[in-house]
Amino acid sequence: MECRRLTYFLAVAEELHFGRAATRLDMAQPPLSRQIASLEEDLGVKLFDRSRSQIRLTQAGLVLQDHTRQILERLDSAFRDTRSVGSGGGGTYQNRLRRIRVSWRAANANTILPLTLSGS
Amino acid sequence: MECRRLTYFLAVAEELHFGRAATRLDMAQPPLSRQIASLEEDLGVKLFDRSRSQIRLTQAGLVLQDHTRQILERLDSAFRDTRSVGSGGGGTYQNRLRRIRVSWRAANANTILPLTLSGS
DNA sequence: TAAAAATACTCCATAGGTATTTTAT
DNA sequence: ATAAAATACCTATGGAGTATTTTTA
Repeated sequence: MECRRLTYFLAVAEELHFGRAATRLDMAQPPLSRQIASLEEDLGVKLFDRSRSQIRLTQAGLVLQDHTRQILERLDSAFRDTRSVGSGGGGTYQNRLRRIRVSWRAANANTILPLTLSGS
Repeated sequence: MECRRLTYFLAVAEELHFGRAATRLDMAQPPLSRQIASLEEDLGVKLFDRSRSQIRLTQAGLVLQDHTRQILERLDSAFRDTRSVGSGGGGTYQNRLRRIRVSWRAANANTILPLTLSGS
């Protein structure tokens, strides 16, 4: 799996419009459509309902959107943390780890549970 | 960022040997070395200490390894969950969401905090 | 009929393989 | 001297662009 595809998927899921999503991603619409189709094929699942004029996320699409947001956030903090340790941002090793834990908590504050929509 | 690189990185971090990691990944050693070098370049940080006969993770490498494990696990459950919803695994929508939450909790049971090594 | 997504095709970037060199013990 | 990683070089897979067709409202 390539993370680029997740970025593409998230853009389409938010715009609900391939053309606008492509513009936002600074790419053309056809390759974006193909990547989403390829992702759907890999998963064996439709992520968007294209039968109407307005595109909609399927249930599977909603689940993936939820996971994807958190994965991409996590990826982002992974890089920030790795860079900040690597460039020896000052202080002791213990303090650097402490700062990293703090930033990790901040990045994941809203990551307690996905799919809070159900009331079971 | 490409997730493939994270898989590569994790294999090397676990084997601490480019040759064995490449075998495990079913690829040749040179492209693996290049991908790791390219990852280090992107991050602006050395992930491995190659100055000794036995390769070692740098501090930055340890941080990235920690994040990477969890990101890849998360990616895995994202796909499982998306597939299981998509293929309409039986039961009501609410019950399917409930099962997904349960599997999510299981996959993330050890994901409370990274870097628990420090005692601050 | 108009707006948007899908397809056809072409091209290029980059990932991967093989052969070889460098390095370190 | 040997084992392992790095480099050089080549090939090929697949990602992206343009032009066009299909679809649906």
